[in-house]
Amino acid sequence: MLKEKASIIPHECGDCPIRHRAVCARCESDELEQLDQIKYYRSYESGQTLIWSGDTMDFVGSVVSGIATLTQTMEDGRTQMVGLLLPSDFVGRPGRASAAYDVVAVTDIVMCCFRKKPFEEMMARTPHIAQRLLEMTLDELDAAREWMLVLGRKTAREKIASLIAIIARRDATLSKNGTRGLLVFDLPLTREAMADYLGLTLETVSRQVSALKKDGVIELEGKRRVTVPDFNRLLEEAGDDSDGGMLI
Amino acid sequence: MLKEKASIIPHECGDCPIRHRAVCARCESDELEQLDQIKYYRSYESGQTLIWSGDTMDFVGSVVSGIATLTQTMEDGRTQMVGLLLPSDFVGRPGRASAAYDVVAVTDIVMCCFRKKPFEEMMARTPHIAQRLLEMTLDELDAAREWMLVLGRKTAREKIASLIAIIARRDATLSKNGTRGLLVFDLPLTREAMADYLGLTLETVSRQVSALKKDGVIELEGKRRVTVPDFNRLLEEAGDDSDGGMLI
DNA sequence: CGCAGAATTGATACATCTCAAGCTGGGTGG
DNA sequence: CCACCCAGCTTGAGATGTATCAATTCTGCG
Repeated sequence: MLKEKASIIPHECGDCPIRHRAVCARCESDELEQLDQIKYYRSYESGQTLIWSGDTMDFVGSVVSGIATLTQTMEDGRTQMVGLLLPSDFVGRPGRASAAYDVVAVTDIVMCCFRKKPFEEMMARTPHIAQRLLEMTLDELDAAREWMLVLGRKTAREKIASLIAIIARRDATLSKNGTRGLLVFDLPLTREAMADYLGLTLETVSRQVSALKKDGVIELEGKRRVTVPDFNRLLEEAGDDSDGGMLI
Repeated sequence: MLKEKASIIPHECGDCPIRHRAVCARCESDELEQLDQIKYYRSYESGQTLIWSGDTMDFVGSVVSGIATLTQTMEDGRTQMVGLLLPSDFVGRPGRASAAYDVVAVTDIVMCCFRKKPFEEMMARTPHIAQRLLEMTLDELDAAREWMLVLGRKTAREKIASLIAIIARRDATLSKNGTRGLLVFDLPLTREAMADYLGLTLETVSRQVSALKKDGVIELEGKRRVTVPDFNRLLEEAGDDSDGGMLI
């Protein structure tokens, strides 16, 4: 279970990989310096739970690298993923004392953390941070609403296609693999995590992935590496307006 | 279909019913005066679509009275409600040109509108507004995530119980009917709207409402008026931690 | 009164879940 | 180096919850 400890990678904010996408995106260099003084890095291993729902949160922060999930669990064990945290995404809610969700590392992760109190104080006097956080929160709200349509109204096949399309799109924007028409990427999630994302069982996920493969919508190399030969076809399968499918 | 035109009710902000819950909640009196100058009221009738998805939005605003829904629709007609707008809720996204969802009046509605451009300008120089909007957006994001658990993992019966619990709670906080232990309120939604909220068909909604009634979890007076004799029982049926059920 | 929209109820079909049995591939220890 | 092991995944067969299609029955209102 234990893996080699992920190395802690301290940065200057200046050459931080998420510098222009995270909460600090709009900060001027003097503001960045202030942030620099209250920040610290922390790394977690794949599988580790960073935060338990109900825990008191004494920090907030940004995902620098790696992937984590936000999940909610019912008493009887049913779980639903409610957020997928990629590099630059923000964790924690300013003004709230305790965590509302479990945060679990899906891969090894590096976080850029701020102690909550100083961060909140700085936010109060730094509109650039609050503005960016508002923008990010609005984006997340949009994503959550998109997701609600997926959960509430789509079939299992459409759900899988939707998820693959979302991941493909994010991958394209992150890695700038603009070789349109042939997308290749790794699924960062296990079948079980995909099931928790989509409100399905892992068996159904497996079956529908196989079906999409059989029908030529996707190609698989091993269990995780996916090729999408025709992105519009994938969007059709997802039940999405295929016009909205601009890659960038 | 046409009803008597709802009367337009202009207010001084001072005695506005949503004064301390809407985006303007934190504004000082001078800020309020500025808002006063760019605001205008608009009313809509029950059933009317205030905004079509894709429309260019030249205003944003707050619901003053009445109820509206935010819905997404797929090409084949499947629709999912993604937001329920009650008095004080904010409509529109600063910084975005076109609407992402349909907004439909469920009852007659009065909106307090601001032309988008002046509002954005004012927001940029009025932290009180941006702060409040961030807070409201974070609350909506939490609500959306709660809702995702409902959509993804709950049974039809649990979904109905969850929806009734949510409405009961909101009703309790709005009308301060603090007579704990006996909640009475009107369902503001048709069975079809409930179905769109919960990702069900209206037939299933009807069946489950009947079942909850038969089992004594709720009592009905006509189709709409609901009595909840035991709120904790309702929360159990919703699959919720019955501890979290504090009414306020 | 009688109509139209809303809601209920019934019978059946079907998608997804559930339970159960294998498969696969990468890592480990003998 | 091989055999084994185990988590992750696939596949199958049957159970079940919800959708679908189709009548009725309410209810408010002109």
